[in-house]
Amino acid sequence: MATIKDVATLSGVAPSTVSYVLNGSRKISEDTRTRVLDAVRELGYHPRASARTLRSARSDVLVLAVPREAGKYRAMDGRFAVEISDAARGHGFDVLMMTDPDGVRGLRRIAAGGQADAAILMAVQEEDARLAAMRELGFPVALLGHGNERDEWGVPWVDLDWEAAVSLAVRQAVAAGHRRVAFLASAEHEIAARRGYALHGLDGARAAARETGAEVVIRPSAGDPERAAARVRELLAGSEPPTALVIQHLIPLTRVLAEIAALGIRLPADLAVILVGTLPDESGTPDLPRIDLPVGRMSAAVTELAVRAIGADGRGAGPAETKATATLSATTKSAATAGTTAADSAARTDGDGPGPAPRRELITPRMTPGPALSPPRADRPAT
Amino acid sequence: MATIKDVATLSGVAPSTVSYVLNGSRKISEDTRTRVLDAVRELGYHPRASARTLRSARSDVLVLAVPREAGKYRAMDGRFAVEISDAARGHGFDVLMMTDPDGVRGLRRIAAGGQADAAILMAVQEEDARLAAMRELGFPVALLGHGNERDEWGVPWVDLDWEAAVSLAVRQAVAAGHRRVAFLASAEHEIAARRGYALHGLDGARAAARETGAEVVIRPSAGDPERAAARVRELLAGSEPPTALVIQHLIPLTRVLAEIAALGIRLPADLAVILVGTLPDESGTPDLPRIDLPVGRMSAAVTELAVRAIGADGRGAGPAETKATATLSATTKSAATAGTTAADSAARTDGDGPGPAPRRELITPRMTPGPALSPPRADRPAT
DNA sequence: TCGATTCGTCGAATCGATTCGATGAGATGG
DNA sequence: CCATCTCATCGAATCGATTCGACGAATCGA
Repeated sequence: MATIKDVATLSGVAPSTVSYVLNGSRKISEDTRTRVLDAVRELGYHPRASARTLRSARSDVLVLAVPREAGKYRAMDGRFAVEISDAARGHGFDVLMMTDPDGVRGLRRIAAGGQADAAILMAVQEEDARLAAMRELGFPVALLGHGNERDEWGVPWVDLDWEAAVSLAVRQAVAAGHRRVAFLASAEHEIAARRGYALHGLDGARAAARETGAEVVIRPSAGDPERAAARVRELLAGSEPPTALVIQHLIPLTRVLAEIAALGIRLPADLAVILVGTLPDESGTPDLPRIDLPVGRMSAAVTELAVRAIGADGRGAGPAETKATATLSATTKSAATAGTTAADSAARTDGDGPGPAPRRELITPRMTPGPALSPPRADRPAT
Repeated sequence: MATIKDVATLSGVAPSTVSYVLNGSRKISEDTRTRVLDAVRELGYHPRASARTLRSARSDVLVLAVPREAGKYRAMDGRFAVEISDAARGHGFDVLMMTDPDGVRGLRRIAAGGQADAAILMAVQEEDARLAAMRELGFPVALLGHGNERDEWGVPWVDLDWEAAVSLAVRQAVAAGHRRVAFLASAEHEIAARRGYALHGLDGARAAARETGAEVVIRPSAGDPERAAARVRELLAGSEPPTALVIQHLIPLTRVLAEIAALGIRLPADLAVILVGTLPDESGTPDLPRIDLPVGRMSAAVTELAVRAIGADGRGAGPAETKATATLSATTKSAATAGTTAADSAARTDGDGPGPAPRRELITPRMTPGPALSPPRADRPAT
């Protein structure tokens, strides 16, 4: 209820002086500074966000567009939302959720109404109406995940390097002594839809096969758990079955593991299983060697890109250091900066203008700390 | 970029008239109304949220406090967040996420800064600092989940009736012909912490045993999946093992089902398994008879309580019909109203003032549509 | 035909911060 | 000792909507 005027009165200065003290935008004597701060504390003063925003045209809010197909909910989305909110706080931003099934209308309302300074778009489609709308408004954007090869108009994005992830999994298996490796890829419908992670996963498996010379059997998974289980049965059949199995399609994992057990195959003695990717919930999943989706690192990275995309004027790009340093926790910062690698800037510069090139970050996958990959059984040697 | 002034100029009226047209707060002739709306469309005008909020002291934003224990993430939290955001849109509100590990500081900042009109607090603890802070500021609040028996100062809350849920599961088993039922309750540490759902679940099992006369063996689960599996082994051991198993502690479900399979028990022929409660992700979980946590209904209910808690002056309670009717989708409304039952108003009215009593909603559990509960094997008759 | 309503619209004050140019007191220098 | 410069602070304009009292014109009843 207290306003800046009250603080000014109580500390015997002008309102503008209070503002300068609170924002550090002008030099203020140590004496008045303490007087003002005391008054602030005494009155329990909090600046009214709307007034600040109205005048300064900065809301210190990011809007997060959560994908929302009619009634469906993907557990990873919630995880990312929370993690991005955390990261945003590290930069002094709050996060507003946008879950309209449509997305475009709501996003446009928030953006045009100045309720946020930038948008983070999750799960961008190839022709994304949300992205188009934001560009039309000249609204700063960063994407989590990227469309196919397309460069999305030079918009900054972050994604896991799925090709490297699957390739790493296969190479690890080979390094552990396995010579016949099976790969349960993404589901057919995902591949048909040309989802980036699905295609890149396949590429990774092929590349690893080429590099290592190992025998890699690739098979797409299926949306239906039963059919996914059937695929695994096929993969593991034959006179010389593979001794390692890399799984990218984790949704029906429970069913798949049950199928493996039903086949009389025991883990890890008979078969080394390696998981690649999204495990929405940490609990309840079996403890297998795996390459997790680095949710924290990706969230930190995309948040930083979004913040950076907010120019001084709310458009172009520029370092957001001034405000970041004030509130940035060392943890977040180092995670965001050190954790992301291979920031290839400008593969194709369709960019408009000479400003700093938009960034794209392909995050390098790593083995998640956990059980080691077991070698193939001695009595059934490789080759 | 266009302001209300631009719209006024273009349509040849005063800015106030434009405001009246847009808000419907005064009668306006059909003629000017159309002229104004045309101008709005032509200019692509969107009111600036900060200006509106500054003047009207309403932000049309709810802040959602997501519980955030150091580094942990519970999948259900994200689900609720998304679902609450959906429900809020139905009332014309956006949702701001608050994920600070502390929570209190951030919540206080948002509330005092007028960045939101009400708060929804998830997973409230017995002595919740966040709740205390909000009350101190006189900030409207609604809770998702409630503390133990305490009435939380008459603050409105929503929760599933866990006692009824477990009781229903047991009674369903008995109705299907089972005479010996096992109940794998919440984990020991949850019971020790006196979590509401844990205690109420136990009560439900006991009550059902009393009412039906069936033999119900109750055992707490354990945090560690291995130890949880051991509990199940104990539960199903003995010369006359139970023929039905009700599980409330779902986190280690995968492990538990594997244990059952390892015991040579087959579902559902040898054992009827019924799940009670939280299944964060719809995919990948086995298709068993169950009573789901009604996330959608709970989210709708708590959102409505929060909205209702926003008085005309931002304090007391009062119907939010005026604005709700404008944007409310029929679906949401009916779900929120019809879906919630047993709104017992005022068990203990510690309330300050004579206004409408705060609401508490205990949601009645229902069997989730799915596979039917199978009867016990004929060759091993009950009793 | 005149006073009282009703109706539609206008003008101006207001919400609470930010920000820029101005100003007065001290310090500096010749 | 006066002109100049720096430093800390002040005053006022400003951001863009909402909202209330006022006011002219049309409508009504007698």
